[in-house]
Amino acid sequence: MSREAWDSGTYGSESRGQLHHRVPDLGALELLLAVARHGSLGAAAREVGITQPAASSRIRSMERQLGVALVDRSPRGSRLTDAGALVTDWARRIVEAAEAFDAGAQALRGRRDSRLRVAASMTIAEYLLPGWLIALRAERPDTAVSLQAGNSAVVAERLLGNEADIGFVEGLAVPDGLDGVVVAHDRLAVVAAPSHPWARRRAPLDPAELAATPLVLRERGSGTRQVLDAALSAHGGLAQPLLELASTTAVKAAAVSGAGPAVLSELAIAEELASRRLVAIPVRGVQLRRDLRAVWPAGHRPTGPARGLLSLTRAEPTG
Amino acid sequence: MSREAWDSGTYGSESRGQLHHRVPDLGALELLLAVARHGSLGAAAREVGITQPAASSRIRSMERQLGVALVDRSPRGSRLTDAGALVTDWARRIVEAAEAFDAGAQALRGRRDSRLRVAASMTIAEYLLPGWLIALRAERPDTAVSLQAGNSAVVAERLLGNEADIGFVEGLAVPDGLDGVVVAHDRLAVVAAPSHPWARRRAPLDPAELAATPLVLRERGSGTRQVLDAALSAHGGLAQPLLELASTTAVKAAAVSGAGPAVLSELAIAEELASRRLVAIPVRGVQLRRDLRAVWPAGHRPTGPARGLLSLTRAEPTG
DNA sequence: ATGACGTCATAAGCTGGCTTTATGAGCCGG
DNA sequence: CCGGCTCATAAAGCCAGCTTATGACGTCAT
Repeated sequence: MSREAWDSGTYGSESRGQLHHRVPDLGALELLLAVARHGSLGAAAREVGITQPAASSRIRSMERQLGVALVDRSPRGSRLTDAGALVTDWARRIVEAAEAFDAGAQALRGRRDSRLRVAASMTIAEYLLPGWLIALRAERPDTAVSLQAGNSAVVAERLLGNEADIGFVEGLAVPDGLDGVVVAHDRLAVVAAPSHPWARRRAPLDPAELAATPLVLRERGSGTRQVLDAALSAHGGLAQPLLELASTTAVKAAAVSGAGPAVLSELAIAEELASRRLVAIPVRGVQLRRDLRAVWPAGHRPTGPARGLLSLTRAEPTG
Repeated sequence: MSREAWDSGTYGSESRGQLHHRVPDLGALELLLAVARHGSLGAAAREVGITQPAASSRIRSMERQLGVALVDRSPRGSRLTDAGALVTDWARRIVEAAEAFDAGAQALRGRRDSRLRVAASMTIAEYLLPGWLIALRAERPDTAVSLQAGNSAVVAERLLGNEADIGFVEGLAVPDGLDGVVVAHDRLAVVAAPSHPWARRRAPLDPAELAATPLVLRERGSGTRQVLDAALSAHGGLAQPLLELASTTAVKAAAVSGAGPAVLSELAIAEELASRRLVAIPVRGVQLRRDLRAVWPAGHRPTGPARGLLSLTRAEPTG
């Protein structure tokens, strides 16, 4: 087959939506990663449980779809091309996100009969728990996990009613009747699009200035909004919001598109900061840090799988 | 349909590999996001270009696959359940990774006839460019982009031979014959698994101690290895590596699994830090920061799409 | 009340992609 | 020069998901 047969195409036209028409499916991406690992189509095929011709055809159609040669085939095996190595790394990102999805979904599905029942706040369940569960699975592959997401009160209720083995909450204090240990910190970051004037500042932002500026925020009552309110109450209180949106992602999208500065959990914006779609604005003299704690019924230190999960989240799980 | 009909299953058994058997495909995830946005199966179906029954069936089989109810159907529309909201957020992560994949792949496919030709170093092409291209596409949807990845010399050669319109390099200086501007910083971070003793340190690491410790590293000759070598030469030079691995990802995996401390670009580990699969170890008194620069032929300030891309990466593109 | 419009669900039939099996061709080392 | 590996090609089957057509249910306005 000649490379010239591929349609080069431009990408301006019809580039919106329909992602799955232009991105290979997960099975194909896993296969590609397996090829990268093994240096052989056949071996990769064996790993993912299909036959060699199927793998050959699948890689080939992926190359046709992307318009790029991904592997150099030789009678002695297959190596990634330069472009293939790049594509493989992007593919790995997708697969990792899929692993996190899977870990979360598996936990969510668990029923009462599961062995480890976790109750966690939204932020933790959403951003941190999937990663922890991937690690836990590596360590104790036979642990069945179930997950219940809710606010601190819900978490406490579950734990005290023996409906959960361990909980994770975000907040200023440990709820009554529970013991806990800080496992991470959720710092709220002031962010703006790189084009925003604040992105050019050298000096840290003044709390009063932050308080006086209309921001893109979650609706009143959300966890991050509460923390922000509390932190800025001493500096005149929060100004009227520029936009009030219902989800973290909506806030993120508004900030990225330049609507205005926003305040978001660092956990939610690691990716955007790394790729400079958002810029963090330093703020001085205001405590935007929130403790994330593992919690359990007072006196009942976690044992078994719960302890395993706890030790993954913290080096010294001394409660 | 009764919820009880779903097989609850445990996830310890057969949890390895075969991700695509347990994670819905991209089309289904996009559909779910559309449902979340519109609050209606029919509207979501219209958005993704399928019929309403197809959407209904697809969501239903996704719920069966995950074992969790995702949407509350009512004659007045469909809202996400609590679990559905969580799943949707995890799904969004996958879709975002897929968008980055797509942006990169589209650029890679471009041929000589493309309108904006970018030459970039591996790290930048891999971690930053996809995000920038997503933003660029939002701003100038009809720009066709092509991407060539290579080291600084390759980038310079492309630019000077008028085979690229703009380049991105990482390194200490701007190559001869080029002008450039710093667009970001790539800080090398010392990282270890949370279980590693270093993760418990309060005091920053001493450069000499870092230099004396066997680390998990990329092979000699890689960009990050060079920077590390240079930075530590004043402190006795790098110790014999604990492991020398061929790819960033392999290094990451080794570090996460506790093989030992590693040194990696911050860009590569944002996710692992956020989920605490890795912990960054502060180091004092050593410069592990590397400038990432946009570059162009001396005197020929970028214009048109190249300038558009440049302004996305930096607030003040004054070269 | 009742008809119009919205929602989602069900059923039947088709289509196309991916799979498997079977085979062939190229390269290498004993 | 044969046996081992590699990947490619061809033919046939299966299954998932699509579409079209229809129905049931709830809300709202007349």
